[in-house]
Amino acid sequence: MLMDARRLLIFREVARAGSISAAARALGWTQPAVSQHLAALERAVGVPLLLRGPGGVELTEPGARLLDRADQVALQLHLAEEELADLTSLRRGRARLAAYPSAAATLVPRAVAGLRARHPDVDVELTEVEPPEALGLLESGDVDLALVFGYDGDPAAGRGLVWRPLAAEPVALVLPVDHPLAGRRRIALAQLAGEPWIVGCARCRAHAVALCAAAGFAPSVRHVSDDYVVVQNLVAVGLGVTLLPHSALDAYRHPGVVAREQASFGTRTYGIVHRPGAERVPATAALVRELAGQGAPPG
Amino acid sequence: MLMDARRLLIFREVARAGSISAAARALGWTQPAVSQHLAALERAVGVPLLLRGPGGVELTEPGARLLDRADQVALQLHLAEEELADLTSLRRGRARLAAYPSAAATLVPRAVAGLRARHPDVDVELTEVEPPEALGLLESGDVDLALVFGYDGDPAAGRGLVWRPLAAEPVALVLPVDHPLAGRRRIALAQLAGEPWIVGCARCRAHAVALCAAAGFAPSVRHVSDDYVVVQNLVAVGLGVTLLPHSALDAYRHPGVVAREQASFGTRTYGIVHRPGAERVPATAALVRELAGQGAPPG
DNA sequence: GGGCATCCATAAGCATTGATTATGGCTCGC
DNA sequence: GCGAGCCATAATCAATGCTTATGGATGCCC
Repeated sequence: MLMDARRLLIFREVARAGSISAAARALGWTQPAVSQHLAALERAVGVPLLLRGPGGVELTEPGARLLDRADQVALQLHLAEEELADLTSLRRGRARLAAYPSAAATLVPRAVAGLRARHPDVDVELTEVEPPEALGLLESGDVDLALVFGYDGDPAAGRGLVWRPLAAEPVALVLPVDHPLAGRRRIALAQLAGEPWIVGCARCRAHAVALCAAAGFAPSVRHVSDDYVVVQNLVAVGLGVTLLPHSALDAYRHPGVVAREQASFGTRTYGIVHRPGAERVPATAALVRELAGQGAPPG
Repeated sequence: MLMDARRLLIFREVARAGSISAAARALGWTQPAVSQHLAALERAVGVPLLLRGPGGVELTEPGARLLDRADQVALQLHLAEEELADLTSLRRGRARLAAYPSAAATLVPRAVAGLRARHPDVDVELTEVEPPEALGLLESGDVDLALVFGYDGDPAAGRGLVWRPLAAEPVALVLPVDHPLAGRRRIALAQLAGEPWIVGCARCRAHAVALCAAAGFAPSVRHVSDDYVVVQNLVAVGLGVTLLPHSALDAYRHPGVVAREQASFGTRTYGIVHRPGAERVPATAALVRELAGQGAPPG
């Protein structure tokens, strides 16, 4: 086992002070306390480290060597404290974020810009992935935060992760501008039972299918794409209809489509997932605050 | 005050083992012991250092930074132990010796050669000075050992130093070869009352004067020199008589002088003086053993 | 899907560590 | 020679720190 570092630092203090009594005063202790620590240290190393004389102590050769190491240890401890203080006060740091595409296009850039403005040396590393992969990255420790969405419930349930919902966004029905129903005030999904449907990721598809089932039909899924630009282009040229969340239409809006938001189309909830405890890491916490739209620390 | 280095090393062990339980096993402790230390460390630094999950722990960014420092601290402690082991086992080291001239010419070279043969990387630094200055160097911390002599009693008495006599050497009366008394079997000092006398250092002079006084006369001191070569040359050409210790005649013997050792001329004791505790410093102890003529460690 | 193994945290008990006060030896300076 | 510095040692007591005991949570396996 390694030498007792505490006693090593006490020894260093004695060497610096020039006497055991002076070191004790500097440490706010009594003289015997320091004396006993030194005796224990010398017993442990098996060699006299300092020669006691009236008027103080003087280092032996082994003592002088050990003092060099003690200085190094003290330096490292000091550096450790400084580094931690830097990280705590956000003078530096890093937060790794996985986000889904439409968020990466809208919410994330704003949050990152806000964080950079407040803390220029806190770096954000963004990975754009769909929610399931984001959770995988989180579990493997490759990212600190995952910005994900779910149509209902907790998208990270049962995975040992923490889910913090941020907001619910409406889901819109997307039709070509020249669609017969494009001008109607209210649209019933059942009216689109005969249309070809375009769906995105597995969860979006499940949501669409569930909505249609509730409306009494099974949609005919003709095209599949995660890309909200691709999907809107397909809709615009009349290849089908689709459902898209508000943020996807916020990030990009094809002029050839119309979007109708109705409560009956449901909502999509997005939020942050992280490993328990990660929210207390300063850089991570700061990014969470930015994403939640409250850049300044609460309180 | 600095961070608790002990807990830092426990944290390091946890990071290395991958889990608190594994670290506890490695340390021969129970899991709660390590858990509590980590909790205390995190409380002290104010930042989570690792995220607990089933299957073990994972470092946060602050934890990763702190681990680097912990490694440095452990390295320094390890190096400290190695260096001390080197010094203890005489794989390296240094002993600073102050010795008076005739010893420096005879006893010391043999001792240094012996030490070097046994421990090639233990360095001896020799300073040739007369005993009083040697004690001064000892007190000021400039040497570890002083090889000194005295005509009676402890030459370092009352100075807070340790006196270890090594041997008593006879004192010889030194006459020119052509002196009328040169052939006599026994010589009484009183017979030399009319001769010019040559004396050396203050203590040697005091010894000579005391001897002459005991013989009933006050010597006429004509020449003063510490240098036993100079003194013998003066005697050889008939400029006076003198008293010299055996070692001075052993180091150099002028053909033009005769030396008579008699109990009545007294003895000169030489030995080692050191600060209390210094005899336990390995390099110093080894040199003491060599000087005492017992190169191998006792026992 | 329920039981089991493993992870971690917390609480309470107790032994050791580590501080204290008290005392004594030693050297130096007045 | 006496007082004021050093330092070491012994004895006492409190706090630290390790223990056992327990509970919550996750993941694996049949």
